[in-house]
Parts: sequence; C-alpha cells; structure tokens
Amino acid sequence: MSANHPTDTTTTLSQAELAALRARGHRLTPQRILILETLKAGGGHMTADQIHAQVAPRLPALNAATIYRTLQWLNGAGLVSVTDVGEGSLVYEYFGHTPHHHLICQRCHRVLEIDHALLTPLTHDLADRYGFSARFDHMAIFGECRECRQSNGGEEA
Amino acid sequence: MSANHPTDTTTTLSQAELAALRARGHRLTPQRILILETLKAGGGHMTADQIHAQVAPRLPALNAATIYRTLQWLNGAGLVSVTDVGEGSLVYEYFGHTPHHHLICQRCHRVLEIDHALLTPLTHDLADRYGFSARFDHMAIFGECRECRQSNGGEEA
DNA sequence: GTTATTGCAAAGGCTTTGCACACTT
DNA sequence: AAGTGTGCAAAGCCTTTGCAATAAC
Repeated sequence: MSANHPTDTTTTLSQAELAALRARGHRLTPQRILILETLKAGGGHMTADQIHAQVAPRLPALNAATIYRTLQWLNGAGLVSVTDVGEGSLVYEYFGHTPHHHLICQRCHRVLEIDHALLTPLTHDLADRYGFSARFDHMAIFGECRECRQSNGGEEA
Repeated sequence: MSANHPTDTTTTLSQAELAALRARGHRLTPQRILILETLKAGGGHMTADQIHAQVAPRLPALNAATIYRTLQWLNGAGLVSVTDVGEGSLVYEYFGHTPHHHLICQRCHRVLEIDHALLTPLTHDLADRYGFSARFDHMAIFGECRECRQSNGGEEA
C-alpha cells in the first residue's frame, strides 16, 4: 500500500529509531522492524489483528503472539501508544508526530483527532490541584459527533 | 456489611428508583434489586466479579450472566456508569450523586476522584470546535499520582 | 396467562504464557 | 557461544449468547 522502495522491503525506519531500539539492549529482528514499519505506515490506529493482516503478505509466518509481545515492547520503548477505544481490541499507534487525541463517536464509531493543546489546561489543573501527572497519550474521549447529533435519530449503538 | 434493616434485606432503594426501573416496562426481580443495592452500597467502582462476591451471601445462586445483563440494563437506564480503568475488567458505579471522574495511577493503581467541573472547559471546547458532545461519565484519566511521582523510583507496572 | 428474566453451560473474542527451536548479538 | 526472540499451541480472562425453566406482570 505504500512501498516506495521496490528493492528493499524493510527500511522505512530511521537509523535513530533502530538505534533507540537496540539501545535498550534488545534485539532487532525482522518481525519487530516490520511491525513498527507497519504501524508507522498505517498512520493511525491499528489493532493487533489489523497489523497481522497488513504484515501477512510480507511475512506470513509472523505469529499473533509475537505481535502482542512486540507491541508491548514498542510501547515500553515509547514508540507506540496503546488506547482502548471501547471496541473490544486495543488500538496501537505510532508515536512521533504531533501529540493528538481521539474523540470517539459512540453512535457511528467515527474517530476524530484533536489537538493536544486542548488538553493542556486540564493537564495543568490536574497537576496543580491533585499533583497528578496525566498521560494523555493514552486517551480517548467518548461521546457523539456532530453528524450524529444533527441526524439525532437512529440508535445504532 | 451494611444491613440496617435486620428484618428486610432488600429495601435500600427509594420508591422513586424502583418506579423508574419499572417505568421502562421491565420487571423488577430480587436479583436486579440486589445488584443495584450492592452497587449503591459499594459507593464506588465495582467489577462484575466484585459484585458477584458481594452478593453471594445473600443470593448464592445469582449467576454471572445475570449480573452482566443487569449491569447493562442499569447502565441503559442511566443508573450506573461503566468505565474502563485499564485493568482487564470494566468497572461499574452507581450514579446519582455529584458527577465525578477518575484519575488512575498506572503505577500504584490508586484511583482518585476529581470533580466534574474540571472537565467543563474541555467539554465546551469540544462542542464549540468540533461539534462533539462528550460523555464524560465514561471517563478515566491515566497517569501517575503525587505519591508515586515523589517516590519516583520503583517501576511496579 | 404472557412474556420477560433467570440459570446453566457453552462459546466467543482478545490476549497471554510455556516451551523448544532459531536467530541476533 | 550466550541468550533473547519466535512460532506453535494451549490456556486465560472477561463477557456474551442460546435455551428451557421460572418468575413477574
């Protein structure tokens, strides 16, 4: 879906990223590289299963267990976020661009991205008043989107 | 654990509440009443399993499936909220007091309650800028609590 | 008497885990 | 060579579902 390098299927990652991963003392395997690339190329939310499907053509043997293990590892390394959008599976997302969050419409299941800046005041309030350091990279806000509010009828959910 | 009525084990609910439930055209069973009472008495987050355990002495036959079904029904009736606090099971909470939300420490798993007012500005922003109507009754904010930040050492999670 | 609700048991979906083999370092 | 990571398969957990019997209306 986005192979700019016909001759090389596994080099979308920067040297810096590869180094960062290796730096943790862990090993760089084709599976891990491919999973991270896929997540990066996906450009948004992906479930473990979607990653599996996406990766299958290139590495059919790649096991689901490996995907989960790799995802945890990438999350620990700070390269990937994990969010529960309330649809059964967790969704993973490559990190590394502008931080942003998600508005999830519980009626149509659409996902809107919002800027991190909107949460800044809240972040400060929580820190000031409760001493709590919020990790909003983890966050999803549920509700109803404009379209569904306007066509306020059908209860799909 | 909180039986003020030695002669009657099933009457902590107000007439208004009972009426509200019946009003939906559904039936009032001892199971449902007990589950709602338990949730109310719990005064906070409870998982389906905790409810099950709590209810067992009074109604040992009460099945887990019934609990889940009842919980969904109560949620639909607006009496109970459902939140995913990221610990595997959903948590349910009796609604009916001041709306509030939860800060969840990912290190020590402590849960702090915060006032709804803190989210008001955000709610408005989302409505104004995105036309999104947020349902914050559903919300949990992850991060690290004051205590864990201060004793910044141990990586428990 | 009707019809919703329960209990039981089984299935379901997602994720994790144990183990031997393979591969990275 | 040493030790982490992989694949496979199985288990795990939480939750949902089908069905006949039961209880509420």
